[in-house]
Amino acid sequence: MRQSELFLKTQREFPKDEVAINAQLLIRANFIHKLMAGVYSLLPLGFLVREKIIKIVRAEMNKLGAEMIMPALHPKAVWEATGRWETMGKVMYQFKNHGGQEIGLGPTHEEIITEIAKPIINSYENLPLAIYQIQTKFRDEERPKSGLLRGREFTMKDLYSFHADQASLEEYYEKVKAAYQVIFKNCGLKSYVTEASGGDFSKYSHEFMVESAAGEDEILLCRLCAWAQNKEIAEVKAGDHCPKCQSGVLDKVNAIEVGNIFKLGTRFSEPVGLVYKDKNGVNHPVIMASYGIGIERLIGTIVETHHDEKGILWPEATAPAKVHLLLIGEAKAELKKSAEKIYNGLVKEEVEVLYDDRENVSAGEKFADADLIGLPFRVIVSEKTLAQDKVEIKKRNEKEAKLVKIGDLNKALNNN
RNA sequence: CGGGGAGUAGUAUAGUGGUAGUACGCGGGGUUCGGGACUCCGUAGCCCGGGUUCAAUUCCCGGCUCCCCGACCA
Repeated sequence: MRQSELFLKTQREFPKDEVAINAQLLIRANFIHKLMAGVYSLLPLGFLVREKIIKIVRAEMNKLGAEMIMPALHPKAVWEATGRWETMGKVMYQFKNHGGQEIGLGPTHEEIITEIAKPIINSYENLPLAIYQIQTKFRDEERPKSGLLRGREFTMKDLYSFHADQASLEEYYEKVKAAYQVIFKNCGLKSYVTEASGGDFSKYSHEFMVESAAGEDEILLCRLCAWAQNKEIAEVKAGDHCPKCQSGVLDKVNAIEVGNIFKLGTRFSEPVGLVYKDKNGVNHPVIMASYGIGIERLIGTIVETHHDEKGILWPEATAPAKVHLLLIGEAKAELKKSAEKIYNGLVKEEVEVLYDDRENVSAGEKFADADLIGLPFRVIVSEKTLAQDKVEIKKRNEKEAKLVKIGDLNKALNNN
């Protein structure tokens, strides 16, 4: 990637109105563009981060079910069956098309997937089954806020599972719980499985919480054994001993909910008529669960938890590229030529690299932008380094830079 | 949805009842070239509608938008 061709222009000033760190940094660094409250474009760098996160999510999800994609436009009738056309009316965008047909924009997909599953799931022999999608959701949030943390239009990974009995559900649910922990860890986040409101079907659902001052939720947390409970349902308070390990003392902390898993039971299968036949040919409603991860919220959470006063510090797995290659002194033709050669070498080695090839940009500005954008490695090519046939390499999260031979660059990048 | 704050150039800001100034950016010239360098020239703006007034970006009313707190968030 050449910076001069990336549709990229960083801003020197923080946006006036934004208070949330993730909004300030992502807008300044030009990862995102706000069109209206809670509605953002992902510019090339932001788009790449999204791709990285989706890749991490898919890697785990594909072990648990097949991927599909459902529409965002939903007819009223499907939602009326479960009563949610009415009850979700506040958060669901609802309108009439030119023919007068009532249509909603999907805030979630339980109704739709249940409808789809009807002709597919007929017998206990078909179960269990699971399917997921990564798709755009629309929610008419009354108060979108905190940059990417609460939007009106966002990408969600939603997984739905179908079971003949409770034991099967429990087993699968635990698998997903484990997979979610892997996903968040792979995104560079420390998440806590948190007990939360469970609805009619089970005592608890589980939220995956990342500690952050920017979080809207408050949780009671045991740092000793990682037990956590949402304050909304908490039967304990800060300072109490942990009900699980008994020895830890509970903290009350703010947290961002990056994922949620929920046992639905027959809440949707029953009204929609999704049933299976048991061995005796008797119909039973399918037992279901749903599991969600907000992709853009995850981007915002990473920025909230990985930044310093100069900019973002992307965890390598989620960074838009691994290396920021800076050419200092591009006016000199031989320097430019060497930098191009190093850039092409990295590309050839399939190292993800953002090459700051901009002309007439001062060294200081390139440094400032590199810190702001926050790729894991910064590599500098300049007269100074080339005099020794070397480049300078520095990690974003370290102070010290070191010089390495050009031929050893790739090795140095991998040894870190 | 209740409460608070704010809308002046691409961004950040100053200011005025007589149509607006600065910095960065952007275009051009020159000097620079390892932490947002210097310099000269240029470019670009008062959220929308109504009212008061000879005259409104400024005062009044209404609207829209954005941010924050709260409520809401299977």
